[in-house]
Amino acid sequence: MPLPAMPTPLLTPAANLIAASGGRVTRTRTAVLEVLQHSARSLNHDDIAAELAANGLPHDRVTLYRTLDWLVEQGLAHRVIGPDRARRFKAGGEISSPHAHFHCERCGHVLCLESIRPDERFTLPAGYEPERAELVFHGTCADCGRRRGAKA
Amino acid sequence: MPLPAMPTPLLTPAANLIAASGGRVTRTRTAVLEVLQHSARSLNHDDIAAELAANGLPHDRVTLYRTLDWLVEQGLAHRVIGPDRARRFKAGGEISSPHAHFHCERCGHVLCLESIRPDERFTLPAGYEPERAELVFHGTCADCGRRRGAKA
DNA sequence: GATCTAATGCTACAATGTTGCATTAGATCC
DNA sequence: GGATCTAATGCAACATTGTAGCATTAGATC
Ligand SMILES: [Mn+2]
Ligand SMILES: [Mn+2]
Ligand SMILES: [Zn+2]
Ligand SMILES: [Zn+2]
Repeated sequence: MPLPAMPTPLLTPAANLIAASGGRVTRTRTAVLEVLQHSARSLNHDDIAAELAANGLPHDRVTLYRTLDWLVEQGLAHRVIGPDRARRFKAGGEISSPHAHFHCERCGHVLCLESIRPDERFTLPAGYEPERAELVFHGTCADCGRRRGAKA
Repeated sequence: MPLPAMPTPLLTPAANLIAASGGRVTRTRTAVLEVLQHSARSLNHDDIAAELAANGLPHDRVTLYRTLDWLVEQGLAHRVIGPDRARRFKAGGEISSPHAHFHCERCGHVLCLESIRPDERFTLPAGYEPERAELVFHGTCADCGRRRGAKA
């Protein structure tokens, strides 16, 4: 029997965001944004490359850099520079919702603290015009603290 | 007539700090610490190398890295990672007086805001144990704002 | 001044990110 | 569906920032 005609295939949320921003909806962009969207913590370049390869979509290093930069430009992802001087990425723009980050010195993970907004809580010296503020806590995360027992 | 015997030569403040920390008082360490002490803003590796060369004391890149690391270890300098992923250094320890920094996006300078202390002003989610907090403002510094006229 | 070794200089290497250009594939038009 | 146009990708070479190993130099002590 003949297959019924498929309706116009629904785009994933990631693909829709990419299409809405005016760029081409490519496998790479969709896959990278989905990796970011499915992660609770921020991911560095290697994390993302490994995840793509695991999904059968290995990519050139440079393409990944350019794709991530593009996602940040479009406001579909944001970036934090970790203490290891490497960039970490997470889905979602930052300008719309600036927030602090927590770097765990045991497991190395960087988490977004959406509830903590660093802006407009400090008075700077006269003449200094801040446009944004970066706030990063360093210490032990909840997971690592629990794993160590009651006393961290 | 015979020259009067010179008293034991006075060490510079920088040399005294270095001697007090137990390490050898070398030309390199003294010169680097003095460069840092004489600067109001934090300096990156190239800034320091250029300053040393201008003073007739050119140095190997690696030695500079090691010297700066050593000064930080001894608590005689502190370090901030700039948005260009390069470290910037300033005289004085940070643990004793944690403070925020201001990065000017026009001139690229990074200044210490000794009066703004990022710690103990935020409540983190349960289980998260911060040991230190980094707070960096990004915007236009007073100098660059003035240079642009009343309206930045 | 002679001695001991921390500090330095040199070379090679690692990690992260960038540039230029040829090739591929996403979009558009038919 | 296929032809066309060019944004996106892949590839190679390079740039920047920082590290590791080891021979040489110079700060401290005698
Ligand atoms: Mn975040
Ligand atoms: Mn500072
Ligand atoms: Zn952790
Ligand atoms: Zn400025």
